[in-house]
Amino acid sequence: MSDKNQDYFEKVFTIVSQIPRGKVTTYGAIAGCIGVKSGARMVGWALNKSIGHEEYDVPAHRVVNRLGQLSGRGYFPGDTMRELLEQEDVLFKEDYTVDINKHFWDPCEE
DNA sequence: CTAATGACGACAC
DNA sequence: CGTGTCGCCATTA
Repeated sequence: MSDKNQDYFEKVFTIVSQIPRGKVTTYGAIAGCIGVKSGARMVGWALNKSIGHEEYDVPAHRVVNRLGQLSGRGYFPGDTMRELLEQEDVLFKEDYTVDINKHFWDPCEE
C-alpha cells in the first residue's frame, strides 16, 4: 500500500469515528470531505479494511450509500448493522434503508 | 500488463 | 420517475 492510500484510510477513520450517535453519513459525503470527489468507492474500501482493525472503533454501520441503504450489511454478521442503527434511534424507511434525510450528518461540519 | 470487480454517484434516456 | 451506462480509484484475478 502506498503512503497516499494509508492517508486516505486514516482520514476515513477519523471522520467515521466522529459520527454522532443516531446519525449517519454517506460515502460520497466522506469522499467529498476528504477531497477525492468521486472516491466514494474508496471509502467503502477503507471501511472494509477497518473490519480487520476493530481496535480503531470505527462505527461503519453509520455509513450508508446516498439512498440510505445499508449496502454493506452483508459484511456484518447477521443483521448487526441494522440492529446497531436501531439502537441509536435511527428510523428505518425500509428493512435495510434508513431515513438519510432525517439522520444525515455532514462530516465536513465537524 | 490487461481485465474484471466493488460497502458509490451522477447523468442520460 | 425507474432503468441503464459511464466514471472513479484501488484491489484482485
